[in-house]
Amino acid sequence: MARRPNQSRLNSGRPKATPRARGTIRDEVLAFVRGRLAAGSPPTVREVQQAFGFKAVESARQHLEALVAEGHLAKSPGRARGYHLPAAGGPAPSIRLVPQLGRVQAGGLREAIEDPEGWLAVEGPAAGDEMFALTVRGESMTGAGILPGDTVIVRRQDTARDGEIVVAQVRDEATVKRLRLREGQVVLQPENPAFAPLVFAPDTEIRILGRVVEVRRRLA
Amino acid sequence: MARRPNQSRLNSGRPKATPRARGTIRDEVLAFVRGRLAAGSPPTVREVQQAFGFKAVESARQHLEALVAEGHLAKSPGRARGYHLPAAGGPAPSIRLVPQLGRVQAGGLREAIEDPEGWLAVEGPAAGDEMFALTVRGESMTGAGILPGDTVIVRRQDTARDGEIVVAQVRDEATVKRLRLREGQVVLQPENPAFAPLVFAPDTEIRILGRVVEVRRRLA
DNA sequence: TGACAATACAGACATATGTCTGCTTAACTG
DNA sequence: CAGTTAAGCAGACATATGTCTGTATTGTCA
Repeated sequence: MARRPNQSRLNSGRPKATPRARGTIRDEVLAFVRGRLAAGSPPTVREVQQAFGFKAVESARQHLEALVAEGHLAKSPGRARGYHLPAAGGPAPSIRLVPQLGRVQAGGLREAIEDPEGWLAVEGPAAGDEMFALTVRGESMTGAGILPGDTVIVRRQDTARDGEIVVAQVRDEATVKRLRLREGQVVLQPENPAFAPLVFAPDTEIRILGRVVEVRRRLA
Repeated sequence: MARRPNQSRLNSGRPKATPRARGTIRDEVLAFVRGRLAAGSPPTVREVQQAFGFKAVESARQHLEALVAEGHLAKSPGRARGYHLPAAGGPAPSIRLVPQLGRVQAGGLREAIEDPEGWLAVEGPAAGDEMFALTVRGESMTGAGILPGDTVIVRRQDTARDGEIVVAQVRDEATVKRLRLREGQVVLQPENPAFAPLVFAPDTEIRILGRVVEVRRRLA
């Protein structure tokens, strides 16, 4: 893939003057490693060696170590495939794959999670958090910047605080609304003047499924 | 992280009846591996062992091999950290880490990408696509559901079509607007009646940096 | 109850992979 | 020209990591 066809440039003791010239082999090594990291499989030193036609493992390692020294890469010494992106700690903080659900039928959240339509990579959730993702239908939350077709990422929880945007189950359907707790009433407040709030008495046929922690929209 | 505190359940010859019971250790192993893969660092067998408190490497390996047999995972035999997601039709499509940029100064896109503030896991981009992410400032795009503080994920490109939402560089700052191409004019159209469109002659001091392909918002 | 399957464990082994030391060539410097 | 630095090479070594063999425990099922 990133193999260098022009092997002549790699002959022993090849010239190289200015320490910081642009567009050099080192930049290509960095690009190669980034690509492998993006693909989810960090390369080994020997894989870099082969990709660039080096005759010695050490040649590849020197470039990798130099990239670490320059701050373009980071590594976990001693670990196999230990080179990764520099950001704090690891490549990215706790990334998790959360299930993307289809339609949530009455009482069927558990079943829906068992049989997801796909998976989304999400950052941030704590270790024990139960997460899922839903596609928004309807325009009731456009005032909060949540449009039809948007994906909401939800942390599973049975309760929520006043003002938080939640996924609630009303009758047979899951709906996204802002939660309002007022004097013994539970209100699901749309963010669109064209829609009316839904008012419930506590412990009625309404159930909180979780709290929206992120909104995503693909612009195809 | 995913360590199981309840070690008693892991004693030798622990019970386990139905082959396909739900919510078992095996599912947790799968979730653990998925998370590690999403984070860009495939786990070793021994890391799985430690995360679950197994006393033997083989116990972890059996679960991993079983997951491969069930089609939930794939592996490259012999390779270090060789477990990965099944190729096509698998749970997660091509996930990619894209750099999250800070402020983009004049002409400094390349430099900004060199020195990112962090990395975001993004799904979908094609192999060759050059991607980056930016934080939106200002309320000029609220009508399109893009609020201040939102993160836009951008595919690097020099041109765009009429109607697409783009990141353009005007003077010293990068800005997110909808692109309008009208009879020899380039218009950057806000989606907020309180803001006025920016009109340029072609090939002036405006430069397209890329096209917005996704919008994300964290609700802390 | 006895065969069988599923799970766990212990320990060894083979390979993959990071790391080190020493040598060589070429370009730049003074 | 001698000294220095950058880059590459060769080979060995140490560790990380996948894999195999054999054993033990427990529940299921005929």
